[in-house]
This record gives sequence, C-alpha cells and structure tokens, in this order.
Amino acid sequence: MFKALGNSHRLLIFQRLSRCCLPGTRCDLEEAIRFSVGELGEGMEIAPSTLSHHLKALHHAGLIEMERQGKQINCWIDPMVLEKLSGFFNPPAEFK
Amino acid sequence: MFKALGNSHRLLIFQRLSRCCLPGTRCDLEEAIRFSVGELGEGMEIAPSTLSHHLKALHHAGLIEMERQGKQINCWIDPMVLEKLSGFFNPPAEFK
DNA sequence: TCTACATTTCGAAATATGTCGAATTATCGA
DNA sequence: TCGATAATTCGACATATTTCGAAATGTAGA
Repeated sequence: MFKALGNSHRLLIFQRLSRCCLPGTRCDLEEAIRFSVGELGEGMEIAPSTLSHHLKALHHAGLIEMERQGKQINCWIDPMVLEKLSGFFNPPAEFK
Repeated sequence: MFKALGNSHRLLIFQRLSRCCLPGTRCDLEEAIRFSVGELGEGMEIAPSTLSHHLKALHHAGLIEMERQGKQINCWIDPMVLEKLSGFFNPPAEFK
C-alpha cells in the first residue's frame, strides 16, 4: 500500500478520493465520494493510459475500489482502508 | 514518506522502531525505542552498505532520527511523526 | 449496425531504485 | 599511535518503475 502511495500522481488520486467531507463534518460512511477515471485525471497532465496504469496499481494494492457504471468506471475508497492505515501508525490500538 | 515506507526492508526497519510498547500499554513519549544501525540490520539479509542506504532514505524522508553515540549511531522515531501519519488518513481531524 | 466516448492493454524507451563490494571515515581502547 | 569495530560513501550493475502512443475493448445512442 505504501509503495502505491509513494508515487505523487497516485497519492493525488488517493487524496481526491479520501477528502470526502469538509473539515469538521463527519463523513457518512454509506456515501463515500466517487469519481470516474476521467474525472480523477482532470488537471493532471498525464496520458489516459498512464492514468489507467496508476489506478490499476492503487486497486491491486487494495487502496481503491472500481466498478463500471455505464460508459465510465467509478472509483472510491472503502472507509475501512482509511481506518486500517490510520491504525497502522497508532501502536496502542489493536492492529491486525 | 510513503515512498520511503514502500520498500519492504525500510518498512521493517520502521516497524521495529515504532513498536515501542506492548499492545494495550501507553508509550512514554519521552523514551521512544532506540536501536543502533547494526541492531536494526540483525536478521535482515542485507549488506551493511545497503542498510545504510535505506536508513539514509528514511532519515531524508523525515521518518527517523539519527544520532551518533560513541562508535555506533542510534536511530529512533519522533512520536509526532506517527501522529502526523495517522492523522493523514483521518479526514475529520485537522491535518495541515 | 455504426459511431463516439471512456478506458484498458500492449510494447518500448527513459529514468529511478535496490543491491553489492571496495574503499573511506569515525570512534574507542590497548 | 595502532588496530578493531561501526557505519558511510562511491561506483557499478541488474531490475523495476514511469511514461507514452497505438491499438484494442466495452458501452451507449443514433
């Protein structure tokens, strides 16, 4: 997972998907933010094939979920992943 | 930081330094665990020069501290680093 | 069915990373 | 000062990663 997050393009994608609510508010776990592959690539100066490659890497690392919805493919982060990663740096709490 | 943690040897080193207290107990922030470079390499089948290279990478990434103590060099993790990393995956809390 | 759109797969090329051994630096103790 | 121990720097090499463009795949709508 850290290897996947260790690339700046992939980290940016991950951040776009994880910033699902405004500071101070609580994220509703039922509606994690979703972006299509194309939307995720907006603003990033990167070829579509490269973007696809990075998304695949994030998915294979277990960091993001992907599902086809008509013509496009939607991506989102399972909130459990964030909890697990957060917990990794918190020794006192249980971490499997 | 994630790039530095994305290598299995470096992640192992980082974990050895971060597991500073037993599960359920509270780490005393004043006495973060310390290991010398040689101790950190024990059990890892890796050349001293490679180990040194990885430690340098972890240090440059801001993940570990290093300080000479006589003949050896001691390494440890500043607990603030763990807090910051943990917070990165916790959107509701403030993260600068 | 044909076309446009969204995304992926497949090479290929440039660059980065991980690794080692040999030589070097730093520190301590005899 | 000399030798042993601890760690680093340097140069070289093999492997991995990032990136692209071209071609292929999947889907929806005319």
